[in-house]
Amino acid sequence: MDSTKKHLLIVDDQREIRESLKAYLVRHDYRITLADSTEAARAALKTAAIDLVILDIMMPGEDGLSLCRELRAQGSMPIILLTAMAEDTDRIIGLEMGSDDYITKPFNPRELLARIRAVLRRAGTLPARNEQPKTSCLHFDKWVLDSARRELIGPDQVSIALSTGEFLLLSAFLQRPGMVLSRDQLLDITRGRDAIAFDRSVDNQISRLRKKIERDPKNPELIKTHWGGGYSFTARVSEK
Amino acid sequence: MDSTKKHLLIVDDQREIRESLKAYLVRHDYRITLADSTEAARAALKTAAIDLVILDIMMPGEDGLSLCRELRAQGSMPIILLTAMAEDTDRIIGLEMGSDDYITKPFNPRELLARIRAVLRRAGTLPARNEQPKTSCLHFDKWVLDSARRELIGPDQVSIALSTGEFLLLSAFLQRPGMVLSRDQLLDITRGRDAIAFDRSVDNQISRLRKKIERDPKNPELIKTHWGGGYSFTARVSEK
DNA sequence: GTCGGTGTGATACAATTTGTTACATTTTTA
DNA sequence: TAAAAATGTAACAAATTGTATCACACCGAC
Repeated sequence: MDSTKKHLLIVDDQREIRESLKAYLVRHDYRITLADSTEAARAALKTAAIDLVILDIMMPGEDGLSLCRELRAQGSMPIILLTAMAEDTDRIIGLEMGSDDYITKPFNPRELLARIRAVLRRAGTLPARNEQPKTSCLHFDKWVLDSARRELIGPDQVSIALSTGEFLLLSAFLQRPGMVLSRDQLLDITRGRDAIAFDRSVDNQISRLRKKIERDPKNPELIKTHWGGGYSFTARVSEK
Repeated sequence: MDSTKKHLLIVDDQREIRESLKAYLVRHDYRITLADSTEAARAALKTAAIDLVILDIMMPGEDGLSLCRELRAQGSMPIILLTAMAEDTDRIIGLEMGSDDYITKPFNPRELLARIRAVLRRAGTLPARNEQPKTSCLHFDKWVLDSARRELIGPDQVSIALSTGEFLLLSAFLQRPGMVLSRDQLLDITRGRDAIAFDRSVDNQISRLRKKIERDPKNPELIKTHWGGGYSFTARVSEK
């Protein structure tokens, strides 16, 4: 799937809210994960790379605020957008500045969407946020693949534009250096589980990618063909 | 570290508030010093060059307001932003308040940030974008943009009226000639970090601006579109 | 109220990316 | 060596995605 999609975690104890929010935001092209409690949220945060948390402060059991504080305390990265009933707003009185914004319920979806965008944009342009995925930059040969910027920088410091598919394909290789990947596997990776396409489409993608990164596309050195098996990436890869 | 970072002093008796405020503002690239009382604040003001004081008016012991008055009386420079519970707000009003602005608790982090920026900017301490024009006239092609008068003069010496938004947009381009600016960046620049708007609005602004400055708006020569990336200004720009 | 400026949705359009076919080429196998 | 199987890639078609701009609604200033 498209890895540029922002991944939101919605934490709310009311099923209806979760579901309708999800439905709405999915239509607007976000990846959504749901959690009905702070514990579920914690679990989700561990297993997935969440970009933004939409967190209800009023929940039975453990309260949203404490999770918010906790995340901040441990210097976690995701952006936090609190939601609260207007009446409960005073509870933020200790002013929970751990969040990046808050919005009072009931809110209209459009405003929420706008807030999400604003807050993500702000974070995106902010150089200061000390996160940066450890795996943001992958080096091979004299190339650098900057996953964050979706950009490939060549030996001569020239940046090469990659299409989404090419980017995903190359990433797949770099994350599994030396491993032989079948066409089916590559299809899964680049086009998602239930992609409908024939093998030759992978061949083509490979061909296109080779044209961009191989010194001599006719005699590929980086992406090797395994006859009857698939392809593998041969250069040494290092994270940085 | 970065000496251009603004240095804020947070004065509040509640530890939680101090800490969460600090956490939040640090993330937004400010240097922070904390004080839990007016005495501590006075000490901090002596030893560090504080740009702005965020001062709680309601504190046990000596009150924030008196410190505020005192600072003003001695003609001290730091800008002061008062914080107060909504109920205590009357105390400020009517009072000859030496502060530059105030905000009532509980406040939205976004709003506080906006106030801080506004107040710093107003005080002229903000170095404004990439060095604001010492020279207020920017030339490109046969055009002149007079920043001081917010006026655009065309090749035929006719002056073209620009709306505020159009002016900011054009300025943004002229200050970064050749640079590709994404819609998000342009939103930041022309509408501020916290703008709530969608990409289409940038498109429209561009479209409107093109109609005013391009010879043939259908085949723009000055403002170039970078597919999937944003826009850039291509003409050579000179200050004069 | 009117007015200018701006944000939004719809629609039309343009560019890019990807899937497919077709055919050349390479590799394997008999 | 010839036939069969698998791969490479050009070229086109289809799908996807990004952009331009219109019309209209809204908002704040007057």
